[in-house]
Amino acid sequence: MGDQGEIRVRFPPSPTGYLHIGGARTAIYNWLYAQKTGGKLILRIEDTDAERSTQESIQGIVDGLRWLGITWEEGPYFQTAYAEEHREAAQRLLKSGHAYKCFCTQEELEHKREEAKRRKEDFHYDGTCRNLSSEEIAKLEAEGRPYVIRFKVPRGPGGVVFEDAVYGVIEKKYRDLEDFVIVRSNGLPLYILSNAVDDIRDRISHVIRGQDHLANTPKQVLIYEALGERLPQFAHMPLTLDPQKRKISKRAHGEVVAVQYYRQRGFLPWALVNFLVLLGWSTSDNREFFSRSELIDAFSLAGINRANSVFDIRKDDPKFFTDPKALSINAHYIRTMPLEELLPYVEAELKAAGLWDPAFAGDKRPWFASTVDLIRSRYHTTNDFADLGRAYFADDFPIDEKVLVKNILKHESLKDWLPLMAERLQSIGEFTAETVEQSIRGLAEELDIKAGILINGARAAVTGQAAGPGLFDVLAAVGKERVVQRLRAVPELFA
RNA sequence: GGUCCCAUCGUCUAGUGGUCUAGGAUAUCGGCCUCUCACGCCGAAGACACGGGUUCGAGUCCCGUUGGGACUGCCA
Repeated sequence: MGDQGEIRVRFPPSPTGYLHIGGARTAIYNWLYAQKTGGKLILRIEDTDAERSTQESIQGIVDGLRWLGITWEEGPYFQTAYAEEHREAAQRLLKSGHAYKCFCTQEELEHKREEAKRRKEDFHYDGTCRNLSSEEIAKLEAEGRPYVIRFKVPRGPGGVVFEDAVYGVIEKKYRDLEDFVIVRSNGLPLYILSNAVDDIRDRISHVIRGQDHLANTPKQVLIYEALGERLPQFAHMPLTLDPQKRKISKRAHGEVVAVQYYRQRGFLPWALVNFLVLLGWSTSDNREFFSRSELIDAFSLAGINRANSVFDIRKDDPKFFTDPKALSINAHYIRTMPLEELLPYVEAELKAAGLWDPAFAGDKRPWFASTVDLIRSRYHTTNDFADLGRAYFADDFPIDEKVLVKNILKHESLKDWLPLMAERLQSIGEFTAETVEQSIRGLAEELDIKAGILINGARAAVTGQAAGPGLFDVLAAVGKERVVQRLRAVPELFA
């Protein structure tokens, strides 16, 4: 498509807030396509909305992309740097007769719009200024009347036709298109123009973007044609909706749609990418998990779906703070990824929670690794390591009230048995899951009680929780000293 | 309102006229495993929006209806 057949795609966010799920997904598709084809991804910041664009937002978007592992070959470029080029393109369109100056005021247009609405007709600019003579134009300009520049849409039968890689042939009749504004009365070009001009300058070969741009694409096709440029390949991707089928947005949904939120809540970046890519794209073998290279290998525009998909966020669901599938994919990676790769994430979590001991990266490294490995299969986010896993890394951990009652207080004798267990364990030479099990089962037999009572009581006392890995492994992981200490303190729980 | 797009289990999806009494994943429920929870394994329940065509045959093609979405701005 490009002049040299070079594949060039772009991700052009407008920096008016954080990077959200939808934007990230668009970036991912573009990135994958570039990776897949050996092409280049260009990051272009569309900051022409001076009112809303912020430096902070630009940084947030860049950080978000980096965190996700999305790399780009060029940019960030800034749209505002090319304003002159956009104006120049408009002048060319004016000279070539593809555009004209329109002196209608906003008030006049508003009035006509209202009137059309009242008559239940749809309003299209009526072309009042379309055929002004050069004398009339000169006169109005001499009067200092402000004007916008409108694109002169061909009249008569026929229409714009282009082929979208996802949606197929799209046709829009000329009569359904009005002479749209391309330059404001203050001289600033509009998105519809700037965006096309930038894509031309950046030699974009494939425009992969949200389906929300599909309806405006015919206008851009017209601009390309009027400028004498070759069309890029368009590929519109389905939108991501909320459970009420509303387009997700920063304003309406807040943090659950922010990439940053997933980072904070303990998502692995690749798990998020894996989840997001599946929203609107799939392989014919319906695979769910992809390594980076597998994904790049499997990705294709042909696999993009046409129907919008729902991001199943659940407001106020105590069990799932976001789409259950996203969580399950994250959990899958947490329990199956190479342990070495998971460790840095856990380290970051522990540091953030103030639980990190430098020795975990030194002397205690083997212990740290095996402990993480022991508990990871039941965690869904990396936050869980510092939260649910606190008892393994700290001595101050909460004991769940219900668990305390059910597994300890209910059996009054545990007030004596658990300290007794502490003494038995204290005397063990080599403190391993096997020796610990032997000791505890032996104790249960001596006391003539079910081992489960001792086991569940010990788990509650040592971890504060009713659920967890096999107790003997837990005790071995927590270590003799701390286990003995926690078991000895059990009587205090009865106070 | 107009234009465009879309329509398979709750959700993500496979499915390109016959092998679909519709497959997978997730979520839900049950079972196995077991000291608990998770993992894992086994099983259950759960969908082709509706109506017409075309065809020997339709989830798959066509039309309509319904429903949903996007666009429709001197925002991007």
